[in-house]
Amino acid sequence: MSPGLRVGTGWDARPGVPDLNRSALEVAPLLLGCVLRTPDAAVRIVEVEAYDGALDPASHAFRGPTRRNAVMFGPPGFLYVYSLHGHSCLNVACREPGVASAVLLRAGEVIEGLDAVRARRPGVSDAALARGPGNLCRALGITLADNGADLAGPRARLEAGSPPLALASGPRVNVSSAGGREWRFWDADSASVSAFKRHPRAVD
DNA sequence: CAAATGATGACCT
DNA sequence: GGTCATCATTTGG
Repeated sequence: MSPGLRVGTGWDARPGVPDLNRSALEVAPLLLGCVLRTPDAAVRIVEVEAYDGALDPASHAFRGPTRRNAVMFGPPGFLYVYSLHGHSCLNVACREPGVASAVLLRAGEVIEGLDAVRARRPGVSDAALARGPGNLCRALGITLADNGADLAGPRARLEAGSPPLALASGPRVNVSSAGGREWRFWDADSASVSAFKRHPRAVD
């Protein structure tokens, strides 16, 4: 493969931002500390989970392409947004077209647009504004309409940030077919990591 | 068309 | 620790 020839990736890595044209397991820890920006807010990503497509029974792509998971089978650098129990959850699609692999963004710290986020999450403490995958989407105003959005586009942008000083990992949350995989990664120092098996305890 | 299924979150004891 | 409201999507009849 000649170095200059990278076809159909849809994603060009910039300094401090991971190259998404590889497996979710590699990308996931590198996304911690990166910034996800929407038109009126931005969060520093502090908790993620890797989902490894066809090889991972817990992945929505395990049973092949459907209308819902189509974005995961496309090029890297696009948002896969899906609906669960009445909430929206957000993934970053990884790997080359045809191979599904994605990183679920589970929590972030709001670093910009605090007023806009507070308006969407009334009565919630600042540390908890974007804690949990559903809450993260709500905080940023991301809905199913953003499924397929370009991570280098106007609706959402992935930018460099400050990596965690301490990185922790453990089993994924609410995944029955975990198979011993410890594919959840979080910033051990962040107060915005979701409650389940948080280390050792986050403070509001 | 009907039913089952969650990568959830809020609230309760 | 536990219950349950909620809804897009998938799957089966």
